Amino acid sequence: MTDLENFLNNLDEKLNINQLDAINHKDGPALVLAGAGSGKTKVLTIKIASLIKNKKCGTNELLALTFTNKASKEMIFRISQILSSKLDFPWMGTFHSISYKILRINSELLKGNYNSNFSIYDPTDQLKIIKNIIKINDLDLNKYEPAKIRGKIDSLKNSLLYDEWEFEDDKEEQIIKTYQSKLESLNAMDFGDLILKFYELLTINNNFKERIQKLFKYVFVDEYQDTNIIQFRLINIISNPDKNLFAVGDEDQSIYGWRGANIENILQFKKFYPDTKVYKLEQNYRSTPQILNVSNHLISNNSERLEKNMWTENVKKENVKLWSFDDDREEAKHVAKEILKNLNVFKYEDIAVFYRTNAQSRVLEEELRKANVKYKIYGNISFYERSEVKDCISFLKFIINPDDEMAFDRIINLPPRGLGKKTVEKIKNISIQENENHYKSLINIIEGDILSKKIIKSLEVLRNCIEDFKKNLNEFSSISESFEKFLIDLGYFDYLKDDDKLGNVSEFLNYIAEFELSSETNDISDFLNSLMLSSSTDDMIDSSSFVTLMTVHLSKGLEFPCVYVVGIEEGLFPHSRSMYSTSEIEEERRLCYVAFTRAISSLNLSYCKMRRMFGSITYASMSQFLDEIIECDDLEEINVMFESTSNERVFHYKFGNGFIDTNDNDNFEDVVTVVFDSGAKKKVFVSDLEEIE
DNA sequence: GAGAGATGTATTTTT
DNA sequence: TACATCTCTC
Repeated sequence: MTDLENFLNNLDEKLNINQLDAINHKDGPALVLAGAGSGKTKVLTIKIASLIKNKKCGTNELLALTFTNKASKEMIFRISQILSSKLDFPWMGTFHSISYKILRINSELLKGNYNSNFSIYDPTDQLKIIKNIIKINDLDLNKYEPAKIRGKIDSLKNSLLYDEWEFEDDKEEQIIKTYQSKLESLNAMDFGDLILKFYELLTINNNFKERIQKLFKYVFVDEYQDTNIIQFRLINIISNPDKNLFAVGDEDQSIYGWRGANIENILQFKKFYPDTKVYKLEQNYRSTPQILNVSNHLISNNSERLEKNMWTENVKKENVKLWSFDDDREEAKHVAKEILKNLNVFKYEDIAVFYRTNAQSRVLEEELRKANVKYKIYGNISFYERSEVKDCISFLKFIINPDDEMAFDRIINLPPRGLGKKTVEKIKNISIQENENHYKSLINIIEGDILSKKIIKSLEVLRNCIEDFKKNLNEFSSISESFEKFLIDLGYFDYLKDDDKLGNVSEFLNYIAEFELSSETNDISDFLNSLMLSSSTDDMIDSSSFVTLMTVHLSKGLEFPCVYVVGIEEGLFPHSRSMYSTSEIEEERRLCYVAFTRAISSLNLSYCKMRRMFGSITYASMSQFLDEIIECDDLEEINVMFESTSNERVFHYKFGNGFIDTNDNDNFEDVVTVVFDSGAKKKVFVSDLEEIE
């Protein structure tokens, strides 16, 4: 018996023949096509565990790239469980966090002004810098829209090396190149840079490349269908020359095309790696046959696919339900009511509500709160995007990276201490003249007695607080305590006043304290960047008791016994912005497929005829995706029965006689709900109604 | 220079 | 609607 067979025989977990095949894969490139709920994490973790167990490689010689931090944490946990020992996998993580780690260690190899304390700029920071450049160069903000330029920068970074970039015109080139050199001078990188700079290093520094190639004996990539071109090229270099690349993915779940993900990476895998062994996991262990059947039906309308047929041995339960409503308010009310009704079958944490756009969460939130349903919304504004938390982050960023002008701008007059726009410009100019970082110039100004007494006095406050912070940090080495004292001394708490904001700051301090407990480095830079690179689902706790609300995008990789997918309307899902090309429609369909396949035993779909969007009313019809599945035997259409709640008789020129429904207390202006004698319940304009005696 | 209030404008998905 | 930016007043 081989080591591997021996290892597998002693496992508690049962594996099917295809899963076994994939795990038995010897060296060389492998592509595992793992459909939704087919046990891909099981295959990945057992595969990795067997390599470690049989001493094929060490835990630090294995690169495993996941889509979220949560996924990598879970993998590490499960591998440790299989091998019954707590293991550390330093190179298991998201593309961004692994690239960050590599760049930080090798920062001296980077071109330009970079050092290991570089800052990471988020999309908001990007936009600010771009706007500023356009203004300074006196260009038309309408012709060169900052958001579009940012999109262009991101897509360039997702696909090409810096010197391969091409531009629309000279002005665009000027803006983008200025942006790039600005980031370099500020010792800062955006998300795209993190991966592109790692890749660039591999292409220009042979020594570095060989070191990396030697370090990683095996390369694993999860969610391969959502890798972009640069990630593909990066993986390709790293997994050479042995090509021990083990990629796991599902082309039907590729939903990040708009972010540069290139579905061809998985569709053409065999072309790129001719020796590839392909393994297919087609048995679904998650969902009922009804849910799977409806999902299969839907996705079969796509053409950008590999051949794959999902099936299940699970027992039949309830049919997939399709509800229709007059408007989003009713839909939300219904979801709240159903959740309460189902609490004898499902617990709060078993239930999830998915929607296409973040804006849809508002009505749901209101109705769930009214109905006393406990819920948690993921995504939307993430914690670190709140202004007071951004303030705190900027203080820390500026302290460790005094080149960071974004952070400097934010905190130089915070809390307000009499420094205006003009003064700040002066300080920056001095910094440029002296060719020093902003903090050094600030000290030079104080010591050299340049600028007015008033200004120097207020600069001194900031400097003293920063110096005290550094001193405290050295003495007590507690970031959270030193930082709290810093904020008190600076008068930041007094300035905030607002209880919610103060609460958020103290939560931020707790975050730091937690980080200090769990990390051995105790490094502020590491803390800040782990915060920037974390996703909203990373700290999801399975056992906490509330209903989960999130966009379909965020739901990838998760599963829930009971799922509601709301707002499946033409123009919303598929979204109106993606209705111009078949390939974009196909991505929307995959998105819908992802939503459906999260469900374990109960799947509830719904759409509305009318929806409130940005204050005005829009009308919509059932999504084409619903058209595609409506004939399915496992789908059940349900009509909500209405009862009128008033005696006010009215006549409508088109719909005839009916009663006004006063149950619906949140009618729009000029619009009222009427239950007509035909049984239909409709929202109509008051001006179209006549009172009947 | 600070803060309140008015005005205007853009609204997909996110590491 | 909601958020950023501009304008006005103190």
